[in-house]
Amino acid sequence: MPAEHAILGLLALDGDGAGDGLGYGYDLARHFGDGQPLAAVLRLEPGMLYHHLKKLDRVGWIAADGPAPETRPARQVYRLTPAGRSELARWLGEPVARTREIRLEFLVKLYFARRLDPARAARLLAEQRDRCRRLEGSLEGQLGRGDDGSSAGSTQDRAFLHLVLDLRLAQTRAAIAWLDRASSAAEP
Amino acid sequence: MPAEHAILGLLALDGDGAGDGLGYGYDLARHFGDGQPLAAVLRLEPGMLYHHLKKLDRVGWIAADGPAPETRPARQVYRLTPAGRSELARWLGEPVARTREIRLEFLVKLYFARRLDPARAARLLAEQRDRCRRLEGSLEGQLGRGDDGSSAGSTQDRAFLHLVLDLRLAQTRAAIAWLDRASSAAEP
DNA sequence: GGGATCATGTAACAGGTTACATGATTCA
DNA sequence: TGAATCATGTAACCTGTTACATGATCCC
Repeated sequence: MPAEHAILGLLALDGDGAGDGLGYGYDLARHFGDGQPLAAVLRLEPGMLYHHLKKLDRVGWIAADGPAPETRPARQVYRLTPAGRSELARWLGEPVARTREIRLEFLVKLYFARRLDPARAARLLAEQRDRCRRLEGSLEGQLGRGDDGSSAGSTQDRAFLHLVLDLRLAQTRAAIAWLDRASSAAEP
Repeated sequence: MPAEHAILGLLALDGDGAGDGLGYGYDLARHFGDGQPLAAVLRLEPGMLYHHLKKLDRVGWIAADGPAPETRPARQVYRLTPAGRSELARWLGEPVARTREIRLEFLVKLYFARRLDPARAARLLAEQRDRCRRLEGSLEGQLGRGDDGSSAGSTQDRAFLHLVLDLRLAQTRAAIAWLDRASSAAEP
């Protein structure tokens, strides 16, 4: 899920100002509110954030160091584990499968890829563009054949299916054009 | 939710071949599988379908007539109530608020509007287009101002927010062009 | 008799939303 | 002293997915 990977990303970036993969709930929550850039794409209420932290701890991608002493109110500091770091890298290297996931999950990937490693961001954009291109070709094929997934159907049915495919194609093409703009904005 | 309104729509259309607002689970389920046009947009497993029927019954938009006699295996026939019919009309007259809802909820509305009342479908398309136009204007304004929702942020932050707004604008414009094509395909 | 189809569900789980609960510390 | 902020959660509820349970009837 994008929310959990965003938490891994924030820890990798700079949990609390030291670049050491450390961070705690309240501090991470700040990135998901107000005028923060991530919040333009992904909202995360405190309740869900703490829920995700527990789950990430359970699967071993982050680890709790026990309640931090010397801090009042007591805060629970987490650190990114090697497993968490490699999971983040895997996720950042993988484009999203569906066009509708670009609006949320891909933008989150792009946000972290640009900050952690600009070369990786360029690769991610190129791979996402490839995938969208293939989807575009498949949709064009279906539209050309008047393909409804199986057989005929009424005229009205075929007109509706044409509208559905036409919309998907238009959204996919808009995404491809955007990916191109994003690539060329990053390079020069 | 789109799934529940789709059930109301199927009952209004022709629950089981009589145009009388009657229908039962197994029969409705057929519309959400295989090569059915609705299934290209909305999938509904039997479990969820029966769940929705119970809920629609609870809120009074459909009513169960008691297990139908004379049918074996026994089927539970539901009929659309006046409240359900007016809820369906309300929903069909209302465009969706966000661009991402066009892919699913708007397509479902369009499917039923075209079948129940082509004039209503034309009105729906026009109103959705209006709404998208306004969104487009607002996004253009934000992009022009370099608006990030509050104050400045780093250069990298502003570049990212620019990408986010650019993507939304592109998707909204693709939707507007599609709505135009859908309108002119319906008229002549 | 037995497999396909008709017909209605339940159970278990995964994930999200909203609102509230709890209590310490800081600072005007 | 009391409001804002720091800090961590719980509870209740809704949505959705997958898989399975149950049993009748039709037709070969």
